[in-house]
Amino acid sequence: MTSIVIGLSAVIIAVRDGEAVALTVRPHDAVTGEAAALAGLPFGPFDPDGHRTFELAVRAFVREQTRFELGFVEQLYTFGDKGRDAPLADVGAGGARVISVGYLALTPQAATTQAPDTFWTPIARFFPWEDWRRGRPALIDEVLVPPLLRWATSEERLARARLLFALDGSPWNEERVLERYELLYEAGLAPEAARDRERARGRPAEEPAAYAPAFGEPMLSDHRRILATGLGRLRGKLKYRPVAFELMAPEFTLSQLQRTVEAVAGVALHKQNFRRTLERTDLVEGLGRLHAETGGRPAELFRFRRELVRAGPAPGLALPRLRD
Amino acid sequence: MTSIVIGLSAVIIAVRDGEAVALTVRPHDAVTGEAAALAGLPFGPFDPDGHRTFELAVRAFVREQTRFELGFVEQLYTFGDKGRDAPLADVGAGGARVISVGYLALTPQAATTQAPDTFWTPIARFFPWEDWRRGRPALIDEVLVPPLLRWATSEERLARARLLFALDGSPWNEERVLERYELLYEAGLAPEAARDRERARGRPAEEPAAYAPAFGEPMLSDHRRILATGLGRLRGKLKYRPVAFELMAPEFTLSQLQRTVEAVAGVALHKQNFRRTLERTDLVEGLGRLHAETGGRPAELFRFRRELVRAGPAPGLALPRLRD
DNA sequence: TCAAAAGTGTTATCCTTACACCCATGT
DNA sequence: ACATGGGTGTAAGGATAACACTTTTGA
Repeated sequence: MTSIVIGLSAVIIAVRDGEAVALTVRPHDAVTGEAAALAGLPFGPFDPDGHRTFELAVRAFVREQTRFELGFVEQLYTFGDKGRDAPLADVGAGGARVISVGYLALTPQAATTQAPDTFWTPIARFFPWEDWRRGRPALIDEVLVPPLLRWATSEERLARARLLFALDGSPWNEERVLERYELLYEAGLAPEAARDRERARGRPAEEPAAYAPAFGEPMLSDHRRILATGLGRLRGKLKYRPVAFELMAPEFTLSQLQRTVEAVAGVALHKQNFRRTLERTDLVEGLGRLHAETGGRPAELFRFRRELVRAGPAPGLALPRLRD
Repeated sequence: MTSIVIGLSAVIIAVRDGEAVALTVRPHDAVTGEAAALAGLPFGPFDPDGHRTFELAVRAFVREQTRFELGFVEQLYTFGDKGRDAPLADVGAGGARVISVGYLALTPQAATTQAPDTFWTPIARFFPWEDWRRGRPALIDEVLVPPLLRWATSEERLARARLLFALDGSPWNEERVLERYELLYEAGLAPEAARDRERARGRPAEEPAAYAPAFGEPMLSDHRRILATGLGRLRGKLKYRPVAFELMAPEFTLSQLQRTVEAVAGVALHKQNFRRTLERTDLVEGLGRLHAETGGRPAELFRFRRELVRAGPAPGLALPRLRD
């Protein structure tokens, strides 16, 4: 009987220079010592003897691999599909069935004690169609849509594509990151799809070396899928829990907060309404001090009233969209 | 090295006679043939050779154990804490570390092809404090609060108890089912807590036989925790996805729908406002036919416009509360 | 005729949206 | 003085919450 190995993967998200970034690693082959062709997420096997809970195990291996301490951590999803468990499966687990338990972690950009071979990579590299801050990305219509329409031979496929990629005037829903990635995977447009098909036939496929950047940079194993799950979950959660503050330094201006939220959600927000709704929630508190730096008028510094989280179920931020 | 076994558990919820019920089983001991002292959820080991995905595995073992076909299914959470994996662990897995992947499934009461040893059990038996339809349950203040306050020796514990059990005028939040159960478990008031402590010391503890009904009927293994996760998730999801209709027959009256939602959410709703918000969403369509049966004036029959789900991200139902 | 359940109107209030405008600083 | 970013005011429209009331059936 095939044995089971549990792999823990962490989607660690921060915002740097107005871009959402994720911590990625390029693992070295245990035998040849060569760096992997593709990036992966920080990943570690779960040790049933050593680890009391998954969350502790995630914190431990992230600390080892990337040399910093996680703050906010939550479980994402457990992936068990046969045929999606790829190369890392082999490292130390000959022929075992690998189950990935994905975790989402957030960190303010301050925490930048990094280990070698770990990189903050802009998430837009993996999902270039997800950034609508400067309007609809041209690559959707220019590169993605033609092959998608060729693939969409049934009414049902066409409806899905229209809905997810906001074709024919249907609105963009920024939360459906995973569904969009899955659609591209099913349509064979994600480079990982071809690799997984080869492996399913028993051929030890190579990691895709060349790929069209518009379809996003592929990742090891099923990590791009886990990253998509994490980004989608975060975008949704922004709206009903005060998680955005986990990405901020202890003191920040409202514009910095807005820019952080915009980077994660991938949409531009309406400044005044963003601020007004913030006010009503009482989530932040002005410090009376100013922050000069950006050129214009200095902004007031604010802090997150973290005590609210303890005191009850704190709400999230409104995302009043600017334009379409 | 300890091997890993993945157990799949299903929280299968229906509404019957105005009560939310869950499908439970009383497994027989493989050796003695005796029925277990406590109820458990439908549970099956995941076979890494046979099953392509978790969801297919869940559907398969539920079909075998309970003889019916699931409709709506979604993954809940993966539990891996050491010390919470209890008796079923031993069945066919000597000393292995058991990881439970929990699934939520919904079914209209129609689907009642049952196998022997499976029972629809009112969820209120396991969580008697969760039903606020007829006002605040008396047992909260009479039975739960005194030992909770003795346990709440720190400011932080006291705040949690106040928040979760709506003490001192703080509002009841029906979604926090898991957190309430976890609080009772931590406070040692859930019978499972004592059992798990004994096992952690290496003593093969008996399942709790006698228990105070106000603390809820205990379940095998970590199943009550998984059930709490499922109920909480369902209560939340009701509000933003049209899942309530998965619990309804194809045709229903608005009062039946309201009573179903009330049974799951555990709160009484304001009739007129419930209907008005339903109207605005266009989730249901009147059939023009009437349904006589209940004594009073016959009600119009409605159907769920299932085509909306395909066409886009359909919303949930508003839960306009009646009284406090 | 009365109880029980279905169904209709109406208003005050709050929140969201979409405007337009003023303020403080560095160059 | 002007560009840049920070910050404020207000009015229209829609959604919610809280009222009270009418209608249709069975016993």
